[in-house]
Amino acid sequence: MTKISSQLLKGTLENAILMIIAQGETYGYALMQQLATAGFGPIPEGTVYPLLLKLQRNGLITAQRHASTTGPDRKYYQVTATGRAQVTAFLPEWEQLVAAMAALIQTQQG
Amino acid sequence: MTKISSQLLKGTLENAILMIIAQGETYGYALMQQLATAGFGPIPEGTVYPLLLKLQRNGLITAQRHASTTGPDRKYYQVTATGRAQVTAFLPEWEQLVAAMAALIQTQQG
DNA sequence: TTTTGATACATTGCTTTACAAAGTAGTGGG
DNA sequence: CCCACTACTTTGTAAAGCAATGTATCAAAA
Repeated sequence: MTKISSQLLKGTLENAILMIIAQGETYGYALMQQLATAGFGPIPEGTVYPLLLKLQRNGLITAQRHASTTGPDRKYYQVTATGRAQVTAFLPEWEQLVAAMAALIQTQQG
Repeated sequence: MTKISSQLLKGTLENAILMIIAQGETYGYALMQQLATAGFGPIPEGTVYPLLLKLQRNGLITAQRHASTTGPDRKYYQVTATGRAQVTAFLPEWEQLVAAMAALIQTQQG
């Protein structure tokens, strides 16, 4: 589970987070662990929390604060229709990039 | 052959360019067309030329100017050992990201 | 009881990267 | 002679990941 370069994550991370929240509502701290488990490596607080705030401002996710019996309040997020639409628009772009890279990599080894 | 978001290209484009030059020496203007043909969409001059200068400064590629009978001089590039080493280091990182995304995408459709 | 560590979130500023815009210059066709 | 295509450079901008720092809650250890 190596760390992925921050440049590589640009653009991808935002959509990865939207997809994880779409699996079921979650909060920032848990999301960081879910990202690590999913294979994105350790994503620091300084990345995740500002990103979530931005997504909320832009209407891609909604949030509610709920108390926790085991610690500070948690801010739970859900994906909006706009958020789902963005992911839908993102996926073919991602597939195109992956396909282009796969073809290039093939020529390097052959 | 849609245009890929600039954010998605970050980190990837540099290594894609190194891999294309590794296929055979080329120059900036031709490289732009090779990128388009390879499926990366249209990459503008303002991206390609500064990137090539940076790669040269960092010792990942070398360059020589040669005259052209059909237009201005061309600057031909070749990948150095350092450049090849960077690509080698990049590839597993890229594969990890692709794998993590593939798994996420799978859960979205299932 | 004090302190440590894990949990949980926000804010500020830095660095890197793709890109737009503008400029320079060579060649050839209408 | 002008225009389009070729070919490269330079300057400045926007966006994204992240380090650093601060705040605050709760539980276990000292």
